[in-house]
Amino acid sequence: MDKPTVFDLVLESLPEKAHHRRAWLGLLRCFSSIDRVLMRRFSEKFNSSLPRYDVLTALALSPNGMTMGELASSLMVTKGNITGVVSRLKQDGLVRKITSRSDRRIQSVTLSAEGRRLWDAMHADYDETVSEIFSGQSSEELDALTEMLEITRVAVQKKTRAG
Amino acid sequence: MDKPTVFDLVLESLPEKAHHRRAWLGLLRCFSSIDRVLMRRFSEKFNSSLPRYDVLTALALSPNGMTMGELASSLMVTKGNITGVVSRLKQDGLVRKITSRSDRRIQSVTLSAEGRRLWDAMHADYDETVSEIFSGQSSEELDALTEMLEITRVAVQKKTRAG
DNA sequence: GGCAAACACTTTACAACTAAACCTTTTGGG
DNA sequence: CCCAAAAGGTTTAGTTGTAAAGTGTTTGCC
Repeated sequence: MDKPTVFDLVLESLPEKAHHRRAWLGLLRCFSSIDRVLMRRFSEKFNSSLPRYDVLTALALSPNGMTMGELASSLMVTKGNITGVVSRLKQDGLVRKITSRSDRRIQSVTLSAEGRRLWDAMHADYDETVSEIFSGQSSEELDALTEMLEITRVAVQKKTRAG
Repeated sequence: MDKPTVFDLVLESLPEKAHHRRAWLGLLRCFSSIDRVLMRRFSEKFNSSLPRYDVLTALALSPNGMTMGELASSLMVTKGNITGVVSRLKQDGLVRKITSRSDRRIQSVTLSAEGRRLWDAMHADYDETVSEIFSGQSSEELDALTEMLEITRVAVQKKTRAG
C-alpha cells in the first residue's frame, strides 16, 4: 500500500525493449534499499556511519597503517574527504595519526585498540545484516548475481578508460 | 595495473562460503562505478547533478505538478533535502513554486519550459550512457539480472517492515 | 467559536562528498 | 648547491543528505 516512487513511475514509462534501463533502475533501487538499512542500523547500534566503517575496515586490513592518500585511493574518494572523516575518527579515539619521521609530508594512520573493538562489532553486525537480506537466495543464485554485476562493473571501467 | 581498493582486499579476505557478502560487495562496487560515471557526465555536460535530474524527472512525469512532500516521499529523501534542491532549481529558473490558494501550507512545484528542455537533454544522455554500459549483455541476461535485484529488494523491504 | 492536534513545510546543525586552490616538504636536474 | 616541479595533505566553497526542532495553517472536536 506504499505510494509509488518516481522509480516506479519511470519503470512504467519505459518501453518494452529498454532492458538496460530496467537493469540500472533495479540496481539503483536495490542498492539504495540495502544502503539505507545498513546506515540506519549502524547509526542506531553504534552511533556511527558506513563511511567511518569503510575507513576502519581499510585500516583493519592493513596492520602497518595507511597514509591519507592510500586511504583515499583505496576507498575511491577524494583526499579532502579522507581528511575530514579521519579527523573525526581521531577525535573519537578510534584511530591514531602520526607524521612520518623520514618524510614529514606523510601521515601514517592506524587503528587504536578501541577502534579495533568497534570495527569487530560493526563487522559482525554488518555481515549478519547482509546475510539476512540475501538469505532467500541460494548460493548458486548469489554467485550468478555476483558474476553479472562484476561483468557490468568491468564494462564500466573499460568505457571510462576509453572515454 | 590499478592499485587494489579496500573492496578488493575485503573480497580476498572473505571465506569461500560468504556468497551473500560477495553479492553485496559486487552490488556496491557496480553501483558506485556507474553512479560515478553518470555524475561526472552530468556535471561536465550539463553542469548539473543526479539529484537535480531526479527531481526534474519526477516533475516531468507529473504534469500537474507535485507538492514538496510528494517530491520527498516519491524520491525517498527527507523534506528538508527537497527544500534545498528545489530552491536551487528555482534560482536557476528550472522549476516554478507556487503556494496553493486553497491551502497555504502547500507548495505546488512544476517544471518550467527551460527545465523541460534541460530534462529532455539530460534524459537522452542518461539513457545513452546506461545503454552503453550494459551493451555487452544480452536482453535475456539483463532481464535475469533485473529479476534477481528485484527479488533482493523485495526481501529487504520485508525484513525492514518486520524489524 | 475556540483551541489542541495534525499537517506541510522550513530551518538548523552536522556528516560526507567533490573540485580546485593552497600549503609544506621532498626530489631531481642544471 | 639551488630552485622549480612534484608529491602528500589540508583548506575552502558548495551540494546533497540526515535528524530534529521550529513555523505557520488547517482541521476536527467539544
